[in-house]
This record gives sequence, structure tokens and C-alpha cells, in this order.
Amino acid sequence: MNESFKALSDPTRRAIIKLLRDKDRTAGEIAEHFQMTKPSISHHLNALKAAKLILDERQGQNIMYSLNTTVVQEVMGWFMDIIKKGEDET
Amino acid sequence: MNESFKALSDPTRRAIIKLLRDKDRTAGEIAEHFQMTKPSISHHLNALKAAKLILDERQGQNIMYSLNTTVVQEVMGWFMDIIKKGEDET
DNA sequence: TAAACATTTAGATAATTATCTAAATATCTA
DNA sequence: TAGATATTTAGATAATTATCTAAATGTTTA
Repeated sequence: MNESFKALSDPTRRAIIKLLRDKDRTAGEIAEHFQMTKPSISHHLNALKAAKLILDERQGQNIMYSLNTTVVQEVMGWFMDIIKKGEDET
Repeated sequence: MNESFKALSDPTRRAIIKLLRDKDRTAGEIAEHFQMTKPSISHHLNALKAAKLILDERQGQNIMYSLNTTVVQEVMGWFMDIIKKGEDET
């Protein structure tokens, strides 16, 4: 969970997640959306991968990245937990 | 929003939020829960305050901190947005 | 008003991280 | 198999951040 929060603390990485929300994309396609070198994007992809927020699969020359919605939901659960407590105080 | 995510990337700060979920607490009460100096906790409280995730109000000698659930919900909304997209793809 | 208490601010240091360039790895195609 | 393409890894550097001690600020009470 800590890895996830750390991964999400960077705006570039959150933007990558939003890109992957729509459809799976290769590392190159992802990199195109940013004014940053490919190695830097690769570094960010690694952080997201370490947190299991995204999944990678090689497809020929490309590596296709996809969103791991399960883990996104897990993190969202942390927030739900914060919000919901207090409800049962009635 | 970036401030919020940055603030949430630290485990101490997330623990502080969980403490405030149950009830409002003074800076001293919060500090008691951690093996860390009060200035360090103050630094973390500042980060949370900068993100508007918590609110502070002086009460005599103490400063009482409380959770700003509105902002917590806003951040949770970011996750909802990630998850919900794809639903309307049917 | 002086002493005590609660908290923050300032300044220093060590650790982490974001980014770059250069080089390595993996795959495809001619 | 050689060259082209896609991506990552390595190594360096600059910026950010977490933490500490010491000092300052604000409040209460005797």
C-alpha cells in the first residue's frame, strides 16, 4: 500500500494512469504524451509497476502496459475506510 | 490535488489521518502516537494542512486538529473517476 | 509579570527521488 | 546475421524531503 501511495504522489505517474484508463498502451505511446525522455518515463512506469498499479506484457518489440484496476480499487478502499468511519457512530 | 497526493505519500501522515478519523486531537496527542520528535510531527501536520486534508484551530495552549473530510472525498473522487471509466463502454 | 506548557519555526544534514545521457538488451525484418 | 526499432538499465547530478536540535512564539496560571 505504501508503494501505491508513493507511486501516486507524482503527477506524471497519475497522468500515465489516466492514459491507461482508456486503453492499454505501449511504453512508446505513453512516452509520446510527455515532454520527458523515454528513460525517465520508463522510470515512472517502473514505480507504477512496483506498486502493481499497472501490468506489463511484452508484445513483440513493444511492451504493452495496462491498468491493474484491482489495486486501484484497493487504494480507493483506504479512502472509503477513512470516510465511512463515523457513520456507525449514530 | 497534487499537494494532497504528496501529503498522502508518507506513512506517518496517513497514520495521522487515521487518528483523526476517530476524533479531533491536539498536536501533542497526535505526537504521542509516534516515535518521532514533536517538530517532526509538526512538519507532517503542516504538509497535511497545506493540502487542506486537515484543519487546525487553536484552543488555548493547544492546537486542535481535525480531518477535512471534504478534501478526503475529493481525492477519493480521483480514484472513482479512474474506476468508473470503462463502465460506459458497454 | 515570571515560569511553565504546547507548539511551531529555523537551520542543518542525510536520504530519497526525478531527470538526464550513454549504453545495454530484446525483438523484428531484410 | 546485420541493421533498425523499442525499451530498459546504469551511472551521474540536482532537487526534494524527513528528521533532528535549538530557539522562538503563543497561552495559561501562580
